[in-house]
Amino acid sequence: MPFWRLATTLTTAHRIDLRFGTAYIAEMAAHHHHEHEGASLAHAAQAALVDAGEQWTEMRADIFEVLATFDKPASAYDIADLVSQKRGKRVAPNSVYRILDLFVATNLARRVESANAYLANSHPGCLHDCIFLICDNCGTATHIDDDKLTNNVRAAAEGAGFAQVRPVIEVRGKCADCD
Amino acid sequence: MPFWRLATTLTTAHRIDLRFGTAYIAEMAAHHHHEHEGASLAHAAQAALVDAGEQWTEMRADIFEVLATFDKPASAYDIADLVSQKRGKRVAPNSVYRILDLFVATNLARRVESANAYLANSHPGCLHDCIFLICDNCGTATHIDDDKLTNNVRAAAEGAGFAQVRPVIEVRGKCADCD
DNA sequence: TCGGCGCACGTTACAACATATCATTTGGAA
DNA sequence: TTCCAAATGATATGTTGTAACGTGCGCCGA
Repeated sequence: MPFWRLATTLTTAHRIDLRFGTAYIAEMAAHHHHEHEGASLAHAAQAALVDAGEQWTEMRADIFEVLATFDKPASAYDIADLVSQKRGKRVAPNSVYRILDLFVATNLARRVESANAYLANSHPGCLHDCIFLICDNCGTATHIDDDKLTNNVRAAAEGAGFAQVRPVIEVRGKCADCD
Repeated sequence: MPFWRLATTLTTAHRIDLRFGTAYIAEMAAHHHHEHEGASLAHAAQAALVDAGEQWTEMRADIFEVLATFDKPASAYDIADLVSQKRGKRVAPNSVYRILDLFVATNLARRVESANAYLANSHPGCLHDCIFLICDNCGTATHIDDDKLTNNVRAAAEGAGFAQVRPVIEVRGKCADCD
């Protein structure tokens, strides 16, 4: 896989405009979050996906549900295994990747680049550049939304002539529990 | 490979303390850089590696030289291929990984997480949290040093109870040339 | 009603990235 | 010289990610 993989390439129906401008992001800085969990989260995810003009299928529901049970970034293969169990029938990683790509494009999930793995977005429908904190010891991931900070990163990149900017901000370290 | 891979595991001789505290990093904010290139860069790299108590071998020199020719993040396999050519003898990826890990630990190179690839550090010996900008179209990487920004990221992570923090700050987008 | 189309998903194969384990070489210190 | 540690080699295997093509199903217009 080439280094430019992140350029999202989906079929026509999946081609969703991810180019949130700084101004747009800034607008969202003040809103408050519903940090969903469990059934509430699944419901919010369904709503967001349907809003985006996509279908909420059994397979997608199962994959989202499994993904949402993790508090660590989950690899596509982890998910494939669990979904296979859940369904009593092998689900190939390939299928999982397809759906994860869709989830990332529609903001239902995030890819954690430093872990080659995925996390459910606990507030789908809200657009943020998240900052992820991943513990090197226990793997647990938490996230921070700090729009001031992330907008500074965007601004720095735009100042260097970059456009259609998507920040990847992750912090590796030891969490409070493992410290 | 598990998600906590980033926890550097090297043999005794390679075990180098990477836990730069915020205060230490802050101290460096004012210094000015020599942005090395070519032979000058290789020389600076050699000096930095020897400073760290490591040997500057033929193999390491070759790998560094090849890595430094790239203006895009280079995968270990890319490097293995070119070094193999250069030496007229196959060099296995695993040897390259070993040396890249050493380079990363000693600050001669950086891993670009969102590309699963590596870049030579153009100012070895200077400790920074770099911000990388990687073009989704042409793959070219540039870097920004903005200690104010990166220290804010560190501070945010430390505020969340994280210790031994290592920020991963990368920005994907379209560079000025490809825009 | 039937044919064609689009979308979701399945199946298989393979490419790319990374590590584990043990063997061999080399150079310096006892 | 003998021994040891560090560096590298060789081989195998594990993990992550794509490509290419096939199947099933619902919808819609002729």
